[in-house]
Parts: sequence; structure tokens; C-alpha cells
Amino acid sequence: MPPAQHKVTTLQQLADLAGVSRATASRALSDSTLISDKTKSKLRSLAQKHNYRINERARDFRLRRSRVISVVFMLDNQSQQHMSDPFFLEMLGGIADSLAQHDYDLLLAHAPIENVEHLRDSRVFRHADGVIFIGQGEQHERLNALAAQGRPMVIWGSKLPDKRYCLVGGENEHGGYLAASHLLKLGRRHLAFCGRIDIPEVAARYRGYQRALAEFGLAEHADRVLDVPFDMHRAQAAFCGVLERRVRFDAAVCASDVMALSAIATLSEAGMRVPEDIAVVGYDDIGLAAYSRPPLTSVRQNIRWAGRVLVESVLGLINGEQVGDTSLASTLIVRRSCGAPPAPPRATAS
Amino acid sequence: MPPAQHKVTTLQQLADLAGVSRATASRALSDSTLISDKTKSKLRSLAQKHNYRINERARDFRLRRSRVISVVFMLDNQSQQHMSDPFFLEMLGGIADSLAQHDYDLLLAHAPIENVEHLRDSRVFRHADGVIFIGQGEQHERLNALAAQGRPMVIWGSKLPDKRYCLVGGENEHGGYLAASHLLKLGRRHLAFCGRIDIPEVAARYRGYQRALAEFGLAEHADRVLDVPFDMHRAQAAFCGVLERRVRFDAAVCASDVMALSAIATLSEAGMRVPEDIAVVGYDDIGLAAYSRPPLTSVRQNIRWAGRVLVESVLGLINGEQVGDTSLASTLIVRRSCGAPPAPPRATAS
DNA sequence: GTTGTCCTTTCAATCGATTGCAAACCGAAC
DNA sequence: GTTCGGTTTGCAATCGATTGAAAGGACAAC
Repeated sequence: MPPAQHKVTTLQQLADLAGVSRATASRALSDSTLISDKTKSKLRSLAQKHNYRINERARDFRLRRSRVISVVFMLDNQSQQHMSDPFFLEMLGGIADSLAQHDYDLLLAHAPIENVEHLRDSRVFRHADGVIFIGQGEQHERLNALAAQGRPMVIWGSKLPDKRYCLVGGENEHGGYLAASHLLKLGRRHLAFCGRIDIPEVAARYRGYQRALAEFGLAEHADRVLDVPFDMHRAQAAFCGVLERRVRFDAAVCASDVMALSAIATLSEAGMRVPEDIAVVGYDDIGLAAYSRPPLTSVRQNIRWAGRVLVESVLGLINGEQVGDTSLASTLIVRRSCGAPPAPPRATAS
Repeated sequence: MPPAQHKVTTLQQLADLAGVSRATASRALSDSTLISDKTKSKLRSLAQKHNYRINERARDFRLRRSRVISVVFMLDNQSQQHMSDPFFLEMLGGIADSLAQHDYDLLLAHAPIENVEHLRDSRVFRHADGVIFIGQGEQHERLNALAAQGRPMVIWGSKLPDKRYCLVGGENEHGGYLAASHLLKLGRRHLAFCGRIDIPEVAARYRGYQRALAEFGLAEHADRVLDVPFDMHRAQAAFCGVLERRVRFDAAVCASDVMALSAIATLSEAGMRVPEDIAVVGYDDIGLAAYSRPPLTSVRQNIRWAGRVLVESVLGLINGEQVGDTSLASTLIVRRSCGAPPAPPRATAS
């Protein structure tokens, strides 16, 4: 017999081949209990033989779903956390992998978004079954409003009062505490905090920093809270300003590794030694952190795992399950940038 | 009148409201010449008033298109250029922006792909109108085979003999030449080349390196060609091996910035000074390059522009246009890592 | 009044699946 | 030979749009 006279592309063609109706073919392939085993196996082997692949887009249309999840990077207009931060890639990779495992596609939206409610009528929502937001920016209330409309969405960020959306986040308060208390234990007493504390995640890290100071009986100095954006070049400008103002500090807790690397470069350029004069701790433990000079101490979050949890959560919501918030552990990775002895080299391939 | 009794979601409802048929409504909204201006404006204002948005997925289904472009990162199994390389994010951002401008969605595929022909029947192709490949890996022939099937696809990579797919790439040969000849002009005479020359883009850079050496009348040393993978940790292992073998060199041309940063870290750790003992040049000019210690000299390619060209090319193919190859300029950004004087700080916000 | 033209609009098929409900089948019991 | 019950299968509507072909309407010319 001819293996395939003209290529079987539709269910109707497959059904004709089997001498059954389209309905039966559909049910057989989806393993419905209405169909006898004989018919099922007949259709299955026929489908196999003719290399029939269901048209998923037609099916999705019929079932009014899209199998697409939008991922929105909440880049503020001002604090342009530019997408070149490796943290994003790590996160995106984790999300993409998990989505692929569940047969979902990923729609990437990363333009600066002045108002998330405008997204409501945009492709970000219309084309997708659910949305993952990376960061809250300063749009907590608007995110609440969107979630209130019942759209399946999950936010990566920090817990805020009155939060009504589903949240996944790192232990930011704990992370900030780890970083600060480590420096304090090493004997530093004049800790600067670098980051924009109007961003919820950064604010939480700042609270951890405050708590560590308090435990050591130290008062805060308002001028040691540096308003540094995530963007590398602006961070540099901010650090230059700090140096001009002659702010006194012997350690810096930074809200991201990129910021910390920028700090190290700017401080060194200005003739200060890291970690001797100023110890630096970053956040995220991006791959490059281990290869900076000196290697960067950092708070690590398991980003790929986070991506996975985000995906599971949003899919849970889509399926109508009750989905709670999730918090992911943070650990301090100690390297030389804060004065500790050099860490052993990380695992390398044999 | 009631602003909207129940929300107008389908074309049929809009047509009913206007007292015309669905067909007329469809044509009116798509500005068909068959429809009178009066009817057109009536339907348009009604659509506006009731906030009707066409169901794009239904339309795409009918028109048998998806408005999705797949982006495949060709991570080799061995030379795992892991996606955490910031180069990828830059590229992805450029592609995503351009796609959004054309109302296309992005499907991200970044698992290691042992055989691109397997993608033929996968969602990567089935769900998308076209595909963008980042890198050729070692699958030149298979890419040829895929392209021969007439699928709209564009590859970011390097020109190879017998290439039959549409290509966009940087001036890799020229870039390699720029890097090497700069070091030679500075008086270095023992240049190592770091990268896997079985990757086409790296091979082209290597040819540029060779050409520069030849122009200076220098012979190549096989033991100065270092097989270093893109992955940071493996790169470090490779550099450790080089040091153990006591290969003599006073400069290194690296196939990526991440590799170069890894080199600087490893060499410094081993007690060598950069640039005094060994000058280093990277490739890509990722954001962090300017902030390494010392700041990294690098060959810059306009990655965001590349993303845009890739998108325009694949959309051109989809529309049945003749699309040629594109080559994007490379320029050398000189910083201290090769011994030149410090560059002025990059533009900073006021 | 009929016919012909031109401009608009509608009819109905189509894209490729899913699914509620009705119909067919089959063997057993009355 | 009916009737009944349970298992399989088929009919036809549906998702929300596009589009070729046919129909309708207005108006002028004969």
C-alpha cells in the first residue's frame, strides 16, 4: 500500500482513512472512554504510520486557550533596570525551560511599562493564558487591580501590604540581613546600602540591613543609604557623586551584582582598595561574580528554580487551583570582595 | 442608549449592532474597497465605542499563520555556551523589540539541540511562521537541509561554503584582525587565540588573527591556539591547563568577553599582571566589560541592531521577498586591559 | 417597462479541531 | 420477535474570523 498518497494533515483525512467519523477520530486520539480499544489502537497506529500531527493551533482555538504565557519585565522608566542584567537571562531561561516542559510558549514583553493596566487590552494579555511579571516596579496597586479582574498572573517580587496577587519571591529581608551581618561580623561598622528603596524588593533587603545594624547596636546614617539605580552606567554616576560628597563608609551592601561590580570599578578607579578600604557585597550571584577582581561576595537565589515555581504557579491558577505564595531561600556566597579569604575555585569540568 | 449591554466581543455582535452582515463588518474594519465610506465609518465608530478588539487568534487561524517567530539558541552539547552570557540577552532584547513592533510574538527555544532537523516536526516550527537561529553550532549541513525545505529561517552566524540559508552576521574576520593587530601595534609578539575554532564564527575571528600575524611577518604557534569553551567555568579550567603547560604568551585574543574576564581572573590569580604581563582583548563588548578590573578592550558589534536585521530578514522571507545576507560592522573599543591608557568614562546620566 | 451597469452587501464555505446529543449496534432476556 | 440496556459511533453545532461568488439596489438609457 502507498505509505501516504498525499500527506495526512487533518483529522478528517485520518478519519476517512480509518473509515470512521472525524468525531470518533478525535476521541480516539484523545483517549476518550467513549471509544473502544480496537478503534483507538487502529487510529493510533494509522496516525503513527502517516505521521499525522494534530494541528494544535486549531485545537487551541476551539478550546479558547493559547498555551502561551507572557513574561513581562517591569523595567521602570527611571530606574531602567536594563535587561542586560544577567539576572534576567537566568530567570528567563528557567521560565522558558519550565514552560517548554508543560508545552507552553513564551511571549516576551520587555518595553518599559508606565502603567500595567494598559496591558489589559494588549497582546500581552489577549494572546496569553497567563502572565508572569518580573518585579513589581512601583505599580503595586495597579497589579492588584489587574489581579482583581481574575486574570491568571503571578508576580516575582516582594510581599507588600494589601497584596492581592499571587507572589513568588526571594527572602529579600533575610538576604539583606545576611549581607550586612556578615560585614559586621568581619568588623566593619560603617555600612552603606546601595539601591533604590522605592523598589519593594530592595526595600525588603534594606530592612534586613537595618535589622543587622540594630542587632549590633549601631545607628543608621541616612547619608549612607545611597540611591543607586540598577543600570550600570547610572550606578557609576551615582557612586561618583557619593565619592564627591565624601560620604564615609567602609563597606557597601549592594542591591545587585551588576551594581556591586560597578561600585568596585568606580571605587578602585578613585584609588580605594577593595576589600581593604571598602568591602563590597552584591546580590544574585551572577556567573561573573566569581570572576571579578576581587571575586564578589554575593547573596545567591536559585533563579532557575524560581522560574520553575513561577511557571507552576501560573499554570495552577489557569487550572483553577488555589495557589499560595512561595518564598525561595537565599544564601550568602562568601568571596574575597568583603575581606574573607579566597574561596576555593568553583566546580570545573574534568 | 446603553453604552454596551453585554460587551461586544465578536464580529457578529458588532455587525448585528450596525445592522449589517458579518462579512460587511469584516471588510469594513479591514478597509476593503468593496465597502462604502459611510458603512466603514459607521462600523469603525461602533467598534471604537464598544471597545471591540478583533480576536487575532481566530483571524490567524483562518489565515493559517501564527504571528510567532521562534528563536533558537544553538547551544552545543559540548561547548555549552550557556545562556547566561549577556550577549544573548542583548540579542534577545533586540529581537523581541523588533518583533513587537511588527506585532509578532516570540517563542524561545534554548535547550541544547543535538540535531536541528528534529526541530522540523516540533513546536519550534509548527507554531511559528519563521525561525531565527542564533549561531550555527556545528550543524551547518543540517541547517542547509532545513532551509532547503523552504521554511522561512535566518541564521546569525558566519559565512560558510555551500551555505544555502539566509545569514546575518558580524564581521568576524575583521573583528579578529582588529583585536590581533591592535595588540601587535602595541608591541606584543606572542599572541594566544582563545576559543573553539570548530565554531564557524570563532573560526572566522581566528582567520583575522592569522592575517594580522602574517602582516607582521610572524609565524603561528600551534600551542598558542587555546581550545577554550564559552562557558565561564570551563574556560577557567582551560586557562588553568594552559598555565600548567607553561605556554608562553604575552597577549590573548578571546572569542568572547566572558571568556576574557575569566582569563583575567585566572591569570591574576596565578600571579600574572594584566595588562603588564599579559594583555587581553575580548569580543562583544558586553556592558560589564567597561567595569572589569582592568577595563576590558573588546570588539563591539551592534547587537540590538543585529536583532532588528534578523527580524526584518525573516519577515521578508515570510512575505516571499528575496532576502540577501547581511554583515554588520565591528569596531574595537580600546580600554586598559591591553595596555592602552584608560578610556574616558562612558556617557553617564546627568 | 425592461435592460444593463455599477456599486454594495450578503450568502455560505472554509480554516481544523471538540463535544452534547441522538442514533446505531449488539447480545441477552422476555 | 420485541424490548431493553449498555457500549460505540456519527451528526451537526461551535470557536471567530476571511473571502469568492451571487444577490440586491439605485440609477440611467433605451
